[in-house]
Amino acid sequence: MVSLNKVMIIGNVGVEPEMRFTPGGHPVTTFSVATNRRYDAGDGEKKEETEWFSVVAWNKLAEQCNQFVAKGRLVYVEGRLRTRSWDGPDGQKRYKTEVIASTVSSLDRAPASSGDSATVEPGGDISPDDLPF
Amino acid sequence: MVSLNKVMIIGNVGVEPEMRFTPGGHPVTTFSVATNRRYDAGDGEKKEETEWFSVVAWNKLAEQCNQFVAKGRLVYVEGRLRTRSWDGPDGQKRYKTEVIASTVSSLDRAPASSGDSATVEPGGDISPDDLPF
Amino acid sequence: MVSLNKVMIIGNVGVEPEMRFTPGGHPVTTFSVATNRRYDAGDGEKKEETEWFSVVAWNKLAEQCNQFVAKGRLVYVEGRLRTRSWDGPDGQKRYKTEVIASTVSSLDRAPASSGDSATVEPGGDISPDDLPF
Amino acid sequence: MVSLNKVMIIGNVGVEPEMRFTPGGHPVTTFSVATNRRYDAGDGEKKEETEWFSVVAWNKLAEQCNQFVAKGRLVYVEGRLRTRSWDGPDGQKRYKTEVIASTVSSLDRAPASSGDSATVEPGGDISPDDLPF
DNA sequence: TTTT
DNA sequence: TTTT
Repeated sequence: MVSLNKVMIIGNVGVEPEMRFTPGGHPVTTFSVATNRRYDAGDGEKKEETEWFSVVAWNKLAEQCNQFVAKGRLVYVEGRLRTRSWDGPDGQKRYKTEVIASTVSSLDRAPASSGDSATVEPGGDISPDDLPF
Repeated sequence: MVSLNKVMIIGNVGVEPEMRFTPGGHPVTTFSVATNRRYDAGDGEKKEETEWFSVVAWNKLAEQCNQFVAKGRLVYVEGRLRTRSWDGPDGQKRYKTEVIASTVSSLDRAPASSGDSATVEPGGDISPDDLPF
Repeated sequence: MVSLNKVMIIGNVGVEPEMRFTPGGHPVTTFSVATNRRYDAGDGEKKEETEWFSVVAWNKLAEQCNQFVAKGRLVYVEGRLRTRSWDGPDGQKRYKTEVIASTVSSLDRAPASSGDSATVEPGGDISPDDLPF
Repeated sequence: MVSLNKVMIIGNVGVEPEMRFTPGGHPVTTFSVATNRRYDAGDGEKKEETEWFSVVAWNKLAEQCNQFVAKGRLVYVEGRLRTRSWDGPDGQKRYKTEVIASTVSSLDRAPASSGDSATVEPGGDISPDDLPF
């Protein structure tokens, strides 16, 4: 028995990516990506809705994203969804859903650098014994 | 300029789907789907991790899902991600990320009913002026 | 029982799209899209391989593609695969595999026109009683 | 600049998979998968159309597919499309489009063996200097 | 809360 | 917080 957990987004990077390191020394790069959806609000009125994604890249992919991903760029991101939960100060559960990237590519025609696409190496999207933040 | 917001999951339905109606009378069906990921925790040890998705279907798709989706079934769900936010009792923002379904299909060989797959009609994944819960 | 037949490509349009009409009067737009793959040929040598796709859009989508798709543009195409076969002059079967588009979007930042993305209407990807060429 | 070439199918395996070896000793497993599409032929009449895919798995993935893929099983296949061409006996070009698999999973609840899903290792979907048939 |  |  098997399952599939796949997310694919194309959107604009909202912030400069940030690379940090876990206590165990694994690089983690995070950045946000905005997708926009236009829809017809019943009465023929056009509306636009922005959806923000938190993207997380680990290990080698983290280092590569830190090179070519930049605020304002159009990117393709493929990965899986992961929802983390923790207890808030009030004892209530909080949730954050993120995209754990396996592929990140620039879709801009003039890349900032030569490398404009990167794919995770096997196991590269996990940091098993070692949490980022 | 354009963007893509696509999620594809294959997993097991965790609860009986629940169909409700918005104040404006639109049907909304929600159910959860579990995907499982096996990975190698560095030391050759196999681990398994379950990821739960909240799936939301609107309008005609909601009615169809309410027929053939059932607890324990294996389903394919395609849709887009949407994160809702609201203010918690402590004034802090809370977030919930859901899959707004556009296609839901049963992957079990013996469907409970004749219809075992449904796709959204255009605009069928939104309820513009009318929030569910 | 259910199945999935999905293709997603991002690539450059190789020719100006061509819109024709079936005998029954349905518009059909066809164009080709190139994707490029870089890979490591064993010995550390980098190779590049181009894959060409034949994209077919029907009906309203055909008309929209005919507007904003243009040679050289970067596009996202989502659809299903269909392989047609016919008998060659020597009596041997010939095959052609095409992408029947359901969504086509421009990924260039400066669109030629205002509309730069289009999605099929339901049933819009078929012309049941009426073959194109 | 970057591109995407992705196919995702869910369907039934039409034949027992066949594993062969290239002259260079690389294992290659091929099998066919049928997807079914139901559509409304204008006049309310329901039609069904079967689409057959040729799936090719290389190297380690080939060996794994040879274990758990079997005729009649429901499988999920993810990969890229590749069209090969050659000259027919009449000097005319012939084409064959195949899915080069990167992931193959069984969707049947009772797998024939313990392993019921496999993903390509990096570079595992190519055999650069060495053609299969 | 599913499934193996 | 992006982009149009």
